[in-house]
Amino acid sequence: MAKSVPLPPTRQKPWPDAGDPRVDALVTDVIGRVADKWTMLILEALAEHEHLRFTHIAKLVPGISQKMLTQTLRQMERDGLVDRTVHAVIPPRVDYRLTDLGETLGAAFCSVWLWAEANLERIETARATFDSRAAI
Amino acid sequence: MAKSVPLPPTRQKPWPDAGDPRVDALVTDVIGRVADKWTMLILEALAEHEHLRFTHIAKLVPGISQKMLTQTLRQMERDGLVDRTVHAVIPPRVDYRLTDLGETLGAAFCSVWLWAEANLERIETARATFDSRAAI
DNA sequence: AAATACAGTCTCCAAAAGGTGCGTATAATT
DNA sequence: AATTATACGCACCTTTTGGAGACTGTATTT
Repeated sequence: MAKSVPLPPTRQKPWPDAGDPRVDALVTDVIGRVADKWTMLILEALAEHEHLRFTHIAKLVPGISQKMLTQTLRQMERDGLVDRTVHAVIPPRVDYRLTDLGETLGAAFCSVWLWAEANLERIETARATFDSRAAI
Repeated sequence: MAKSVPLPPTRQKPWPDAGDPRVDALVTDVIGRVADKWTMLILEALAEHEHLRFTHIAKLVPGISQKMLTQTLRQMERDGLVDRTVHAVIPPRVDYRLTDLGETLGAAFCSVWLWAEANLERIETARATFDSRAAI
């Protein structure tokens, strides 16, 4: 199929400089850990609710298993995204909240979230077109 | 460590409305596919270079295997993020470029990329602190 | 005549992700 | 006295992901 819109031949890159390869590698690594389904969903839950306990997050993130919740929270804590506060009571009570760093990441991901929300239909349409074409 | 900046007690959620659960599910699904390491890296390569051939992308995305490159490009094509143009020549020549949709996603992810770049050190520090504390 | 380049596909195998269920400690509840 | 609630850790198992390498087809190059 011919391309419908002839894009201008020269285009400016909207990306930050891909200068230092070491920095690139580190950024890639960080992205790899942070651009994760569960991380994003937990991030959203915490961004919405300020502070939450373990089981409450589990309810807000449908489909997550205890294991994944614990694992992801630990990782986020290690990366300095969430703050974990253990109250020495029985039954145990642990509060989670975003750190400043976590909040800024939430803000950054917000644009992606909005993008997904705004372009849902376009994606669905594109998929349908692609699939029907592939089926021929 | 105590938090340095005391955040205001009431906080507005910076997130889009989590209204419709069906929309939420779809958004989550889209996010899950799009927030992928290889997708992000290929997206970056294409955002920087306008149009690229298969082997060229492979060189720009270090560590990617042929299989993953093919697979991810197909997926991105299916989702309407990239445009694949086959030139009927021998040896074969295939050009990839971002669609408008792909470009907007690139722009959205740009903030995450910048965040990662800007906060690399804070993350490393947080990890070091966490690990040293865990080792005790 | 053999090698090379391109853009893959296909098969086999290893590694990682992720789910399920069980165990733990203890105070309050029934 | 047994049950419940909480926040996990641990072991086992399945599913998914992803890498390595061989194979394809043809025109150009050596």
